[in-house]
Amino acid sequence: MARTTGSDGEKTEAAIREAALDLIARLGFEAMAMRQLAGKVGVQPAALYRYFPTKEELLYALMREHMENLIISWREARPAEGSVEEKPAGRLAAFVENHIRFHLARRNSTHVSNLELRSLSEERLKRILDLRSQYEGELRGILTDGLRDGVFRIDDVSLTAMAIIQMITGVIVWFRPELRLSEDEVAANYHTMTMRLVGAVM
Amino acid sequence: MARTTGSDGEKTEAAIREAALDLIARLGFEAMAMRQLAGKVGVQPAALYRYFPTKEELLYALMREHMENLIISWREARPAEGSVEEKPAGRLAAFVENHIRFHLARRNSTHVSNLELRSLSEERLKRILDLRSQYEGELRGILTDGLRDGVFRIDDVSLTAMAIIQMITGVIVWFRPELRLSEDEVAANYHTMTMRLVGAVM
DNA sequence: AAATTAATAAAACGAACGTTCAATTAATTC
DNA sequence: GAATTAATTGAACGTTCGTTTTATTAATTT
Repeated sequence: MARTTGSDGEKTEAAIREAALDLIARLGFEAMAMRQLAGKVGVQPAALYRYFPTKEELLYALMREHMENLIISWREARPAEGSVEEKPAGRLAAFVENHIRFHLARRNSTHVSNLELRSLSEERLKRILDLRSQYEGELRGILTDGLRDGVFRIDDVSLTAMAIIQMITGVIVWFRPELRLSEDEVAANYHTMTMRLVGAVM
Repeated sequence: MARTTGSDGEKTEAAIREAALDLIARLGFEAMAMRQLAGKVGVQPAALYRYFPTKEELLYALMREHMENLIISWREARPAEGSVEEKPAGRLAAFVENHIRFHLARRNSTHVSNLELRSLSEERLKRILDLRSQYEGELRGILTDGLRDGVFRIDDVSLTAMAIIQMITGVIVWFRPELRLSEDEVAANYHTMTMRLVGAVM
């Protein structure tokens, strides 16, 4: 056999990406075999190589997509200039809420992007870290502005930004949809904690 | 050749543990080859199996040691009963400081224990998570007592405990000894942020 | 309907993997 | 100093890995 009836490159690539995210999130990148991935997609191993030249490029593609989507998500969620919410406290609230919701909606993707950086080559790692730094820069900007306006109490902007990112990303480590708290409640809780953490009066 | 001059089981095992922590922290557990580990220790691959029956048991031993040391560390750092520091705010301060210093002193071990849980079998994973939950229970106890005494403002004790743990463990992700902040400054900073996070007046 | 392109299958490559086994030597015990 | 135990080597086992090559068929274009 060769090309199968109804086969479509776009659909196959999307299926590979989704299956890979699930397998890597569950087993880890190194532990996932290309044969296993092919089996889950319903295709022969060789077919994967039409879409991704190597296993590492597949990982890189998944991570880049995740980071780019995160940046886009914040760009769209960010309060409009001149609005009341555009002041530091409002921007921080929007940042935390967007971050929590984005990550809860993409658990697999988040696990992959956070846990598998070691499997990237030096150059590819650098590109992903650049995107990450770009995103974190948005938070640092918010904190800096709040400090300037005197509405936040912060000892060290960079350290605080890292602490907040770690704290709010950590939600995917413990949160399970079937648990007692809803997504809304969790987001509200993290928002409150973040505001207290930066010394903002709510 | 066979037994080598000056060979000593205890020293060899310690060397294996240390080399494994370094390799797993850098490459990941699945990516580390037993041959590679043996090479770093200066021994043939077969010798490793005298000390650890399988690769997974080696990982489990490393993680258990890490968690047990963490619990012991807190037991010894914990303020004495009846002392001024034994009140919730003092215990929380001691908890954060001990946690930060413990993890900064054991970067490799921390990376392994946080990133490689997926490679454990179900039963072994459960045992490690039990130890982890025992440690986190200490923090939940502190938060609960502070809430009862009215010195903390906390919406959800469990969620707050997870958030604090994630935040303070995250220090090893970005902290580099050669950077501008000293270990003391970092510990003090995390202490301040934690106190604000739980609404304590300092 | 012929020609071309896209998508896949089938089979195989060499390399690397975790692990085992038997033999051998150093250190310790009697 | 003989017997026993501890520590390790060297070689090998079968399996699995990422990847490549070639052939084949479906879909599209001309």
